[in-house]
Amino acid sequence: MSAVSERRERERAQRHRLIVTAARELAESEGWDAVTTRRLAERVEYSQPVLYSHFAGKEAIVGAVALEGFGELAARLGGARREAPEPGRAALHAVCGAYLDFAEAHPALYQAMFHLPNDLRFASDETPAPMRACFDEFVHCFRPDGRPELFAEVTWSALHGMAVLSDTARVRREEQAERLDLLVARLADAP
Amino acid sequence: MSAVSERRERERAQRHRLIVTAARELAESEGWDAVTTRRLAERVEYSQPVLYSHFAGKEAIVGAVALEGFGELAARLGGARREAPEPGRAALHAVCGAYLDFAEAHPALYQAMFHLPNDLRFASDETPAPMRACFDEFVHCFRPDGRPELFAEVTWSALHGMAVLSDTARVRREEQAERLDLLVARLADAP
DNA sequence: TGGATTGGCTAGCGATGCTAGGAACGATAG
DNA sequence: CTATCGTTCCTAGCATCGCTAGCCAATCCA
Repeated sequence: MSAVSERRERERAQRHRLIVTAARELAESEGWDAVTTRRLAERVEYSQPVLYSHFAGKEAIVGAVALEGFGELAARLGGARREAPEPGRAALHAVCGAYLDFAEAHPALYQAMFHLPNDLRFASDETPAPMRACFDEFVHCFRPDGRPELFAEVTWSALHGMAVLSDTARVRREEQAERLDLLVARLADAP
Repeated sequence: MSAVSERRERERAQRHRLIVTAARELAESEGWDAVTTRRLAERVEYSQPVLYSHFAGKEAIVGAVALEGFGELAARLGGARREAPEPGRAALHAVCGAYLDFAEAHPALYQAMFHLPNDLRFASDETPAPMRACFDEFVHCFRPDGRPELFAEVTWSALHGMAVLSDTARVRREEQAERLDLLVARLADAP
């Protein structure tokens, strides 16, 4: 491969990143409704069709943002668990708290990950690594005897429900900490 | 008011119902993406603008379907709880099972209630009665000492998370019963 | 029977996601 | 240095979306 085409590929990768970050910023500042292909193209200072030379469609762009979100979430959860590395109540509380904080701090990102139609596939062999990493953080909060995966699924479900019901004002946000404490108290391995 | 205008008002109310049920049927058979104002108008054999003489917009139509869903869900949860009228584990298991069954049996309806943009407002004074009724069914599964509302919120959150993660294939559906058992075992008042 | 009112329709607006087709650019061979 | 060839990217447009303006006809009251 020539140096020229290497440079071009590098530039292409840069533009790929530019599109993803522009979509994310636009969604975070004005909501996903504002992320139209036209506005996104204007933002990256290219015409509309170049988006389609990088992504199969809008769903793929949302998927790329969502994948970025899963990476950051995995990092946050991992950081929280390193504060309490042993399975048990403290670990679970730290990880669950980090999860809810993330969802509340990055609502647009969270929507891309769970609400919006995107092209990510779950619970299959080709599940992207960052998503598995998120799940594994929950798994490691429970002792390997017992059934850590089952507990992790229930934990994740409950947190997701709390996050989305809180985001859409179906439950009061002020009491989120109490709900978190209750959930952890009931699900965590002792101690 | 004359008999003539009474008849017209009756016919209007009929057409109102017709629109809501047509929207629901279309969503259940082909998904909400297929529910466009044009297809809906064609289905009820009127032109597009008549929809807007009944509803403020598409969100209001979705909201009407969602409200219908909350009514049916409240009935299902109430029926389940009447099988085990005392607060406790049996009541909670029955109600939670009915909730998950409902979400799995009526995915389009469930989407209208929780996923899609609609014009229903929650956690406020004007929360529609069927929605309060759903919540109250969870509350009554817990003893009035303790904190039944808090437990109800966590329960509902967990169920919602399980329903949506299962619907979008983020967790395996086959293990839903195990998750349900675990959730109930951990949250229910003894016995 | 004539004039006002109401109700529904046709037609169209702006915006959406996405695509075809050609223009202009840059790399390479003579 | 020039001519050719690919590639890249833009202009323009399609079908469809939610929604609305404005007219036409049927209906109601005098």
